[in-house]
Amino acid sequence: MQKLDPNKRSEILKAAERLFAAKPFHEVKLDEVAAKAHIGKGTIYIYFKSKEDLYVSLIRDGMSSLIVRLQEQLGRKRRTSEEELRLIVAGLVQFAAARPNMYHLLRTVLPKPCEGQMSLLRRQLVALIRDVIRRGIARREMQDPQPELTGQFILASVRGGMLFGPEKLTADELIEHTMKIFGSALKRAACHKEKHS
Amino acid sequence: MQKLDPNKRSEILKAAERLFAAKPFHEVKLDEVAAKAHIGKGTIYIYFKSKEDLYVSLIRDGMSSLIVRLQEQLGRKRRTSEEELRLIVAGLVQFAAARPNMYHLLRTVLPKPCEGQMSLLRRQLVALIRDVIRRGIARREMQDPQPELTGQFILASVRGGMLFGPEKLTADELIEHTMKIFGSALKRAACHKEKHS
Amino acid sequence: MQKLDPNKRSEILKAAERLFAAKPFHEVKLDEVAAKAHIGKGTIYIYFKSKEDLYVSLIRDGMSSLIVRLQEQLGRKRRTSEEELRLIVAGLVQFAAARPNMYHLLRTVLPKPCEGQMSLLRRQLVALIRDVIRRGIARREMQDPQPELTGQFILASVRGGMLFGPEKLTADELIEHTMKIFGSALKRAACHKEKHS
Amino acid sequence: MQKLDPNKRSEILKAAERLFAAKPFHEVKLDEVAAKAHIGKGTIYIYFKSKEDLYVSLIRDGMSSLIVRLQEQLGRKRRTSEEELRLIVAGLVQFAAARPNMYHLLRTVLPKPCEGQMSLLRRQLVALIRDVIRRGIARREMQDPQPELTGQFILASVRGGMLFGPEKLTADELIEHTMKIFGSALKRAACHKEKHS
DNA sequence: AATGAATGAGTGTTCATTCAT
DNA sequence: TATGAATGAACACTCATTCAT
Repeated sequence: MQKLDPNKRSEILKAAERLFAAKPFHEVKLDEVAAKAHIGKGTIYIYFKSKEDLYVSLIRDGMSSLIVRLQEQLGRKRRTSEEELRLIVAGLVQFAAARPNMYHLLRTVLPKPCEGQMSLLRRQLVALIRDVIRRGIARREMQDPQPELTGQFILASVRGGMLFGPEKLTADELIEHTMKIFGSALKRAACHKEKHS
Repeated sequence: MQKLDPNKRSEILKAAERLFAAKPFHEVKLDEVAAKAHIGKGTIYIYFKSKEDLYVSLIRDGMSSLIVRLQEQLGRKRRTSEEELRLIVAGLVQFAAARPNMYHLLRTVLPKPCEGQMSLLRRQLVALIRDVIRRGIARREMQDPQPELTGQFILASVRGGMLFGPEKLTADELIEHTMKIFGSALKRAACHKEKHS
Repeated sequence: MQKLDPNKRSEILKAAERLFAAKPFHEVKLDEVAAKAHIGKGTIYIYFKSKEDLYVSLIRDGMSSLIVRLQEQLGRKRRTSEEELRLIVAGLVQFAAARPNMYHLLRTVLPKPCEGQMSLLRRQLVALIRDVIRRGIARREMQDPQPELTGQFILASVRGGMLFGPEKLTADELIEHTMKIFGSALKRAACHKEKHS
Repeated sequence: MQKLDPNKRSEILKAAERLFAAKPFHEVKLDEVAAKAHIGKGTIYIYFKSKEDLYVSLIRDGMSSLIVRLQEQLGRKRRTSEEELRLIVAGLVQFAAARPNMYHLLRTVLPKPCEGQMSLLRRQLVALIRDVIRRGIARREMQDPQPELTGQFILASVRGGMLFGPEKLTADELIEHTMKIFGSALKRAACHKEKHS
């Protein structure tokens, strides 16, 4: 799938991203994509198997790079669990802010055969959060009977905030509020500890 | 748009709901809808202006009835803020569980002209939650600097849990976890108060 | 075909006439006709076999009544051939002027099965003119090697004048010019006769 | 709209001409046109905006070329006014005889937006005749108080003759009869002149 | 007789995909 | 490799006609 001029490939992806983010799948015409990418319509089929493949590649590429980046950052140095969580939340928000269409892309329903790939990526992202929480529990910094589900909540909340939050919500505010909610919910209740200590 | 046999209208909506929930907009054929509803294809156009109108009506009707139901329940009797919040969360989950396709419908991107209507409904739902939190703050049962955003978080989290949560997640578990996370995050920190007292 | 309330029948015809005159056959909807006639759509099918039948009846009725009227007028009293011709031309023009859509109707192509009926009526009309000319020739008031074709010319010319003539052309002007052209062309050349006498 | 292989465009027009001449607009299916032209149905939409556009192009092209040809022939050399008139009539008849469907096409009612274009062409054709008559009057070869209307008459008569004339009418007979009628009607009455000389 | 809701065959048009150049 | 003209399967939507009331 990765033939020839990778430059041209990303031209196409860039053009497609804007269009797919702006309208539903069936309203995006490959003619437009080709025009916006300044290439011939046939050329798309050299780099992508089909319209669907183009669409899925778009999302797959974006999420993959996000996951890789987060994994790198997490591995870099030691942090408290809350710091790690903040790192992930900030990564999600900044990623979405930098590629304002990414989340819009995810609104769309995917053709069934692709759901597998996408949910795999989503699961990887959730797993990243879940593992941070699990480590937090192991370190007795956090408590959470359902870390996986909490991962879904965090992902969904950031998405909800980005897509539907107040107009003038800044990235930092979104990060802060997410941390305030989930940070406090996950925090091992201090008073109890204090009581026992 | 509410002509004639409202029974037939429901038949169509019911058939459409199953189909739109199962596949993306452009993969649903009106022939199928007509067949599933046991009516002629042309009949759809008596009750709905277009395929798009059918689709939007589906979502609009569902969300409206949810909002109305929640408003009624909230008004019925006095409750603590947490009980009110639980009422809403339970309402969301039960609604989604009863109409398993509703949330799937909302995944799809809508044609732009409809976004307005939909985001209005979403805002109403969020406002319901926000007002519960505000009242909680006024009653000194809760604290939250961004009740509106928290509303978005709750909505998004329930949705995320329904759509992507663990296979065997029960409705009650989802309600409990949502309340655990958001309930504890919003609770006016007891230990601090105790400290001061 | 002539059932029941003949009043209702002509309501339908009247409504249909305006519509068929205003747009091509396939752009006229029976819904419109029914609405304009203030009757139910199904009622049309009580008075007419089909849309096509309605359309053809419209034209047939109009032309038949024109032919009958002209025949009556011609038979009423003795006239010179030119007076007879003028009678017909005036009849054509006045008929068209009184039912301004009639000629527009005739612009439209008819479904083949109807062509027979229509061309029969046209031929009757042409025959009327042809016979006037023939009688004129017999009376040595006219000369014309092709009276039938001349009949077609006259019919066509009046139609052309009505449909495409100058905006402010009056009925009388059209009659006069038609008579000027065809009257002089058909007139037995006076000078020659005089020469020989 | 004049893209690509103009050969293919002609193929389509040729196929369409036969079909539109044989039946009313709404009975001609684009599937037939494509089949007759030996091209894919979609190809029609590369060369024409719509069924309507195809139809109008057909007529527009034909009439334009007729007008151009007549203008050229008239300019070629000096002629008496009657010769010029005969040239036009012969041109009309031969044109129609060579493209036996052209006049049939014109029977149909056009969608309103196109009427403008068509009546423009008709007016050009009429203007051609009118100017010949006017020149004839200036040269004292002809007399006619309404040259424009006479132009309409001639056009209409030729059309009437072609469409509805006797079965076995030849092109030459039609030309001759048209000239006999209109030639004699327009001729500056010789006897009067002779009287005065 | 009159109605108008229901029907579904029929068709213009689109657009992802192909392939000759 | 790159192209864009050609394709034709696919589909939303229409509307003449029917028929239960």
